[in-house]
Amino acid sequence: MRQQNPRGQGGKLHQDILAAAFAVLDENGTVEAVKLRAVARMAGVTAPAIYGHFASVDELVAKMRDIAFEELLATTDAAAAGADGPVAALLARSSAYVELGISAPARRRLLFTPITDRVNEVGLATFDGLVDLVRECVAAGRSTSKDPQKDTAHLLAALDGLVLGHTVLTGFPWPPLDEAIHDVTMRLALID
Amino acid sequence: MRQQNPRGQGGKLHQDILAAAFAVLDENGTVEAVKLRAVARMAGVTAPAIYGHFASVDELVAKMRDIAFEELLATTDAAAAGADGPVAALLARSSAYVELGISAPARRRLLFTPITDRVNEVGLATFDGLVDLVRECVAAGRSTSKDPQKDTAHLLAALDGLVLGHTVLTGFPWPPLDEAIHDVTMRLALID
DNA sequence: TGTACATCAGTGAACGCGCGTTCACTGATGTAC
DNA sequence: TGTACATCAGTGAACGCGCGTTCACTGATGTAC
Repeated sequence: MRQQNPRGQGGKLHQDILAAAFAVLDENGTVEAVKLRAVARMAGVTAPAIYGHFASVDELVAKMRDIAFEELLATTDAAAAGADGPVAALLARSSAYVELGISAPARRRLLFTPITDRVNEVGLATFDGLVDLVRECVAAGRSTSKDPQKDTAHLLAALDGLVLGHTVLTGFPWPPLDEAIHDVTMRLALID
Repeated sequence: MRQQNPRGQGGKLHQDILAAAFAVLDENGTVEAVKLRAVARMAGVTAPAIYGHFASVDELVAKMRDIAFEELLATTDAAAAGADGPVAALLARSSAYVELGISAPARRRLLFTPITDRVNEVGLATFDGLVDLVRECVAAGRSTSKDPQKDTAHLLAALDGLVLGHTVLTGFPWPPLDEAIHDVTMRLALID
């Protein structure tokens, strides 16, 4: 089948397995489709070979989830980096969040797969970044929020709802996405 | 196993199968868990017996989905029935929608399971009811919405997001749900 | 009122399939002498 | 420089299981005469 990796390079297959698992996820759209044998097939490897790198499918999926969260944080950070002022940064972050979610629905669903009861720290970091931006908007006199933590939680939920709607109720007559992101962000963060 | 139904009463098992399917859904939490054999087991019946009533699991799930939508519409209608004025009615509807979603997460996920490409008519009816309420709020001078259709779509998405968050990110420090419903509804429907 | 028969609801055995997991193994690569 | 050996990465066969689906069947219920 596969050309076996040289000695120290077991890590090569480790990466290949993760890539194959994401490919399976993206192709099938559901976390449930990420089966050990399906991943092995995708990686061009025998099923038992997985065990050399992951103790179980759950461990593999948990790892995928961490990666997806880091990807999310990196993408939204990058989007907000060049923004001019906190309002623009908040809008850019919202926009990136929603668009990434819609463009990769399976990965987003992965983020919402409870693996353990602990809340993912990177996910919390994303949230904290948003809260800080809302606080900056308040400081700049652009938002009248009296409780940025609360209002940001509402915003985050609403953005998730937009992603969910556009992902799963594709037949619904949704208004243009950019208007939705703008309106929802401005209104829930109490800007202007 | 099961006492067989009298002649004209094949419909009895038909109902039992649906009830069993919902029981399986609620117990396991995912639509994927609704397997033909699991449903048969839950109904106290042999697997092939299902075929007398449903051509396939997909047909069974489609039927469950229709029922769940009707349940949703009935519940939100009932909640809004006694309300005093359009604003109160809108809030009651929002509240009922979110609370039903959170209390029965598996059924709500079922609503968002695309079976065919057609949009469920009962789902659309629920949406139209919300739009009408927002229009009434505008007529009553309580909402400044210039595009009730659009603003209601945002509201619906945001409410779904609240449900999703409370269902799936249970470890997250969500603000009190009643405040969330109130704030989101008032702000997205541009009331007051 | 009795009896033969058709219908109907559901059973039970069997099939092929993909799954997760185990186990002994193979064959290439590096290391010690 | 050559050779024996340990290690390592991955294979291939096998297992038991639950799945969807088929098929011939059983036994109770209603109907015709």
